[in-house]
Amino acid sequence: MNGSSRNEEAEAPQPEREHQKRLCDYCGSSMALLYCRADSAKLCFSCDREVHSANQLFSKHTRSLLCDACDGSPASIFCTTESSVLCQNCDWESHNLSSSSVHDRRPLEGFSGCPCLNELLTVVGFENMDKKALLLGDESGDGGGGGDGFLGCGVDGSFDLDDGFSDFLVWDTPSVVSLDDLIVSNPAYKFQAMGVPPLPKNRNAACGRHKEEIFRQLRVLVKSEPNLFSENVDVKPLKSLASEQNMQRGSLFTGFEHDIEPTVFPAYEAHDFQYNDCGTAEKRESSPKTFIRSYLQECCVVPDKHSHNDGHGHGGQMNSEASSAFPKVAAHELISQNRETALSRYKEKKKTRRYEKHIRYESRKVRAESRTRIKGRFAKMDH
DNA sequence: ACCCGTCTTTGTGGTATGCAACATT
DNA sequence: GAATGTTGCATACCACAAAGACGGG
Repeated sequence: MNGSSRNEEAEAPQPEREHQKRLCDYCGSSMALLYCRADSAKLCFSCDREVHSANQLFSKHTRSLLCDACDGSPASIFCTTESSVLCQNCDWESHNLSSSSVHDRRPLEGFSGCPCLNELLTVVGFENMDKKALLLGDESGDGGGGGDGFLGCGVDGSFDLDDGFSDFLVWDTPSVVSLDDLIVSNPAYKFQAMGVPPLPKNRNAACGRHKEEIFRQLRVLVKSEPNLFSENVDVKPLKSLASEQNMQRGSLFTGFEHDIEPTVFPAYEAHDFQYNDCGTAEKRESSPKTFIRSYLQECCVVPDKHSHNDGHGHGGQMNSEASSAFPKVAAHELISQNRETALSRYKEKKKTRRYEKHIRYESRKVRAESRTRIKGRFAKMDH
């Protein structure tokens, strides 16, 4: 499958079929937009909130946007060229061809806790939107059928930006514009920054092909929970910190809870560091990915450490905001604590990780072992 | 709501095969 | 440097019982 054919499929007018394919595993009626790895479940925003606010343990689950291509896996890559969010597999399938490998892509981060609306908007890439915009959209777009929201969806699937809200669909140039800014070349790891071009000024948000549905569900969420705007319950400290520093811009990986799953880099890059199915734990410990991760973590929480003002003006503004909001000493203490907890959580998870094959049905295993074979293949039984 | 029959989907393991990386000539 | 050989890994293939979905009584 190549990228173009997948696009053609996705652009085909099959909203009903797609809706069926993406049904929320919890309520079974709404379109699922998020994926929870821990629950292996597709969820709509409302159910996600309901499920993961149940207790503190559930709230630690990491959720990601649902892949636009397969509708069944957590998205880790946002392709700005296709305006799609993709899981690692679909990203690999879509972009490993030379013609499509030049697509502008960037990693997506997941989120955990019970984020307030602003943070949810950040997750989907609309951090500049506020309550007024959301409610205004509600007023202008209600009445069901077709419109269904302030962000009208054009016939080609794109948004109608003539409603005065187009500003919300335009990204500010982020403080850290690409992985190039984050990845340091290190001969010891034979790893070099990949050629990710600077992100364009005018980008669509990172919510892929279901922008309208995302906004519709967020609006419903706001209606049902008016205090969602100010609520900030049990959000991961690092995430919160980064958000307050207004430095993520939806493009930076911050989710420690992703453990070491290779989901934060473009597929072709991840392929180079793909983990084996078993063994070589020490090798993993010092793998380039681990190194990059720790570096990213550091960059995410100490933006002024490595970022520089490249003349586009975005770096300086962020730094001044950050420094005014957080005294450096206190911030470093927080950073240190967060790193320690994240590290211990990572190590603990690595201990319990199972690399061996997992047999779900022992009876089938017994059966398969006793089956007659021809060159390894199952042979027909003589009856 | 429950049971039953029918149909579809899933999962199981050993081997062959293809591919990439690396070593040797 | 080019050609050839070696090694390791991922994956397709096969049949069929079990699991799951579904509709009718």
